[in-house]
Amino acid sequence: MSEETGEGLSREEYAAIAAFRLELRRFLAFSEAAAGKVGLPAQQHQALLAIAGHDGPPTVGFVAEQLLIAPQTAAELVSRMVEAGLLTKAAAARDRRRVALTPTPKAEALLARLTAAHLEELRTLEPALTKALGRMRRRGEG
Amino acid sequence: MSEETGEGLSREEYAAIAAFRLELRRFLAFSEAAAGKVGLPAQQHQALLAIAGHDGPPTVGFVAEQLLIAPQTAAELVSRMVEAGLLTKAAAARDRRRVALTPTPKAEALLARLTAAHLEELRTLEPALTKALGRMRRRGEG
DNA sequence: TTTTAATGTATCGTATTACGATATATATCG
DNA sequence: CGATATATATCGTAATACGATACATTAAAA
Repeated sequence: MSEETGEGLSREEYAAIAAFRLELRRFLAFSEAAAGKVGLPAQQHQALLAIAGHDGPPTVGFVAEQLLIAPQTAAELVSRMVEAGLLTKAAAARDRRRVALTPTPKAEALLARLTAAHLEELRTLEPALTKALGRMRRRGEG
Repeated sequence: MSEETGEGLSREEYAAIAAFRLELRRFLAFSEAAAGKVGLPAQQHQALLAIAGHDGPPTVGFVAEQLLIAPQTAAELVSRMVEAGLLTKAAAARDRRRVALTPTPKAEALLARLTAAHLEELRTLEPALTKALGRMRRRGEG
């Protein structure tokens, strides 16, 4: 019975949040492992997913926005992906500072496989995630 | 059945999954920024949360399990946290290989503040997360 | 008990990668 | 046109996760 410094959060509350974060980690760990199995670092998988979900070839800056990383970091990521034969770059006609990104057939095949696996795994994990989320929902003034 | 031909997924499906992952990233980015504001790396925040949610002082191995990291990594993380004045270590009486971890008052105060901020942010993000999750579940059941 | 194997934690070297600072090309504004 | 903003790229650095390994302790085998 530790009397806290006025904040008053119970062990159960921490446990509920910790459980939610663990579920998130499990999903992310699954995703990283699945990507690794087909030879992709997690960030490259996420970049492919963002690009494939975009309408038309997006830019390096778009990847940075979607992945919440700095522009230089996105440039480096894209560079690695081109080297790995996953993307092709083309200077955009309208604004030649921009670089339009297109996935290679190899990348599209990998992404399709990965996505199928993810949808299946999400069907498994979704109940636990939703449950953990809901458990936290009504916490407020302890 | 899992019959796949590598091209059966639509742009909209990728976009739905990408949107879900972006929501996850937003939450994780918020969490990392919030921790950073009180001087904590994200992993140290997660470790504190897991420890505070546990019934009684847990071990280094427990931290590894909850954070899905290797035992050496947890040992290093805990070592940094002790150095930062966030945890104290004590050899467990029953099994002296084990190290029992106890948060310092300073750590408890930081965690209470962080948790309050997280609960509030989660109340904001939870609808988008749930919505994105549900959208994918429908797509997963083709 | 003595020997051997398993477990929990710790240390070291290495690899990955994100970022700040900076550079370059292109675009836009006054 | 010149000044400035934007998009991408490069380089050096820092953080940290892991494999390999070591050590202490406990458990199992003999």
